[in-house]
Amino acid sequence: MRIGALSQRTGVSERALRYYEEQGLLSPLRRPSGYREYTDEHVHTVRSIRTLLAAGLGTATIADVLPCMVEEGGQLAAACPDLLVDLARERDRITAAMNELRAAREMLDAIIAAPVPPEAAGTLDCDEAVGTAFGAPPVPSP
Amino acid sequence: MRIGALSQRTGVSERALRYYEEQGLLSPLRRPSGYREYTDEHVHTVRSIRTLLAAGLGTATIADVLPCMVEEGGQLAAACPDLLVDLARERDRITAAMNELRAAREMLDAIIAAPVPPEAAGTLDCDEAVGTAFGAPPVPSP
DNA sequence: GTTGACTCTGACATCGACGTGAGGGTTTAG
DNA sequence: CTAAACCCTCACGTCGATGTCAGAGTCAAC
Repeated sequence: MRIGALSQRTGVSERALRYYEEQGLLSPLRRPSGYREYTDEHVHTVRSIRTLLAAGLGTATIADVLPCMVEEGGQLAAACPDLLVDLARERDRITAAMNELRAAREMLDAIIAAPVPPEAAGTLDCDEAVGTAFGAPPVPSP
Repeated sequence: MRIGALSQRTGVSERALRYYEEQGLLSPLRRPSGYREYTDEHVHTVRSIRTLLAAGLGTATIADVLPCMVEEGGQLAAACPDLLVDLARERDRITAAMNELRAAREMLDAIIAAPVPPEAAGTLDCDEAVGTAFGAPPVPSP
């Protein structure tokens, strides 16, 4: 199939698919005309790429791990010990990111739940004209 | 105090402090020379900004909510109902981001824990020469 | 063969919170 | 008074995964 069909089947833009190839993540055959020719296998590869991108891995890392991936019933599996180290590191990174988000959310929750001190209740600029409290509007009139 | 002192007291770079002002988050007085003059209050404001930034809010959102914030014993509180709506929306956004990360981490965990199919054990390019499995090197010789 | 849909390769634009450096005034300690 | 330290305003650079546009070639149906 050509790039448009792959784009439709994966929901990934053609631009992104070309970008993946540029980054060494995807290597379609080429017709004599230069058109990219993809196989059904590439559909799975693209899904793997999206999965890893969603996991927060960069294309460079994905380029490292992708050759070591093998599909098993829709499930990616790591075929190399070195890869496991990388994946574990990424996993830790994700965990750390989650902890940061959790802390941030708790902060927000605390703000939301905090009682408003009575002496400040009427002194604040709570109108819909937000942002004018500083004197200079962030968006000047066009 | 001047910007260097505020930077030291908050641990925020001078560049960032000027950026916050540019975004309407901070409005120090100006000396005749043009030097910014900050008060102790600004120290708290900067802390609030960092808190909200750490929570994943953008400067535009912070510019909206900051005029409605009040400090109470080191704890930020929302003084406007409208603000609560915004904060709740941000909270939901953070929760969604956490869920994405959780899903991504579970995928990584599954990959890590997945058994390596025997028939694929020796067929993959697990050497340090990564990226050559596709036939075309991502960086062509110049 | 012709039209219209599809594809190609560049290459510049985007977003966000700053980093960094140039070129030039200001403050302050000695 | 002078030198060092501090501060000012531009303004461009960063990172990463795309969006978008231009100009040109290709494929499929009629």
